[in-house]
Amino acid sequence: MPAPRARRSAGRPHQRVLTQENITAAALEVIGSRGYEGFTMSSLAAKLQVAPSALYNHAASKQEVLRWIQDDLMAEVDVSAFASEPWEQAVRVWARSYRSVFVRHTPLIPVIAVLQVSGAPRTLAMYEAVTAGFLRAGWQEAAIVPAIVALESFIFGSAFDAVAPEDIFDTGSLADQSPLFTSAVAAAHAREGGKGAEEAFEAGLDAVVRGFSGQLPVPGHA
Amino acid sequence: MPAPRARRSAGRPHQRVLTQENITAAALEVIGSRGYEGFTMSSLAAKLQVAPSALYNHAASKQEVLRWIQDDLMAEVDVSAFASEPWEQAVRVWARSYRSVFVRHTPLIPVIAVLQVSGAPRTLAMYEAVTAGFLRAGWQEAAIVPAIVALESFIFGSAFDAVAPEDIFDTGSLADQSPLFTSAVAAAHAREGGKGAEEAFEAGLDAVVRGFSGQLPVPGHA
DNA sequence: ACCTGAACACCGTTCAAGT
DNA sequence: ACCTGAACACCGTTCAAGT
Repeated sequence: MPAPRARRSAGRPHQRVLTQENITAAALEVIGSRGYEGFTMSSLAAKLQVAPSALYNHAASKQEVLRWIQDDLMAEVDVSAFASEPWEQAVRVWARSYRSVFVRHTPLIPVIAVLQVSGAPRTLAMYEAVTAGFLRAGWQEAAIVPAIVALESFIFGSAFDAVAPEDIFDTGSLADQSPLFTSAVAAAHAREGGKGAEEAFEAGLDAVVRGFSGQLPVPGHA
Repeated sequence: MPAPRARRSAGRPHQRVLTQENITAAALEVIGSRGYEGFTMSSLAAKLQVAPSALYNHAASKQEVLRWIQDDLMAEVDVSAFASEPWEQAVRVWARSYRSVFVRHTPLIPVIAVLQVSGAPRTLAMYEAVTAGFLRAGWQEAAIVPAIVALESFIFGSAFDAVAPEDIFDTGSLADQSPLFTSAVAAAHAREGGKGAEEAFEAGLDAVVRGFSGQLPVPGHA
């Protein structure tokens, strides 16, 4: 005679496995070990020890899972400097952190571009902290959102650039058709020694930040 | 009694159909009418009136076809201003043109990031013209490539942003958790009236260009 | 309420067989 | 040399059937 089933018995609630948090965490594990090419609904289900079709009781689509990941990652972006540092310094800290998070997740960038902020609380929290920092620095309200969007565009573009092969600008057999560019590539390479993406990001960041700074009230003169 | 086959007869050479140019042109037609979601090796083959497997005698993969398209589009980018206008003006013309071409082709952006310039003659020609303009403006050689890469990053990021829905920043039910950002979004929207991406691009372009300009020799003082 | 297993409608790509 | 047709090894997603 079998014992009465223990499942759902002892008064403690049934342990839900396929929550948004668990799915997101499992997805990040799969991506971490197998990359985005290896991240399929099948591999995600396997990690959770469940049939692929079971996922669709909790997520509407793979796109939705990607949105969960995206919002999760936003919490890793460092916005702390906006509460304490001067604006120029704070934007640099934020931009470097933002880029470094998404360099490892470039396939998400097309997802971000479509991400509705109303369903992404951590993304929204980041924007709130950044906006607070801009206001504190004396930015006029209507100029803040365009500036944030412009900075984000630069950050996402730079994240893509960071995953490009180093030798992308080798002109090869076409060198004689592009003497100026070929020489410029050699000069840049001689100076930076293989960290081209980093150098380009810092140069661009410097330019945007100083460009924006130029139209701000001088601190202490408000 | 059948007539002798006319095929390959009359002394004129056999008309090749599946050339790189023809495939690229057909691909652009398919993308133009059905978008990138509708662009498959199957739909491309149908446009060329050929079996899908026939394509693999001329292109190694779908990725290669995408690279052909990418290089083809680069020829549309307007670099003419670098030959005549002052640097600031020329970069703006180039950047706007570059962005407007790839706004309609954002799925190519991840392809570009990996595109070897040695196999992309039109891309290389663009870089050559841009480099010439930078040199003419007095840029030091080693700073040119990082600056171009930074500008490109901003342009690609902005192209992504341009295809995002307008209401992406509606905070919805989370508005009370993000009062500063919600208010900033409203202020921006009141000023620009729905052309947010354009405004952000112009603001960012202005900042980078002025930021870079600040470290250039004054024209006429060389 | 939520899981399984089978099925569906696709993909890109390969390859033997033809001409 | 280059095309066809069939096949392969996948995808994401749906859905009837179970518990």
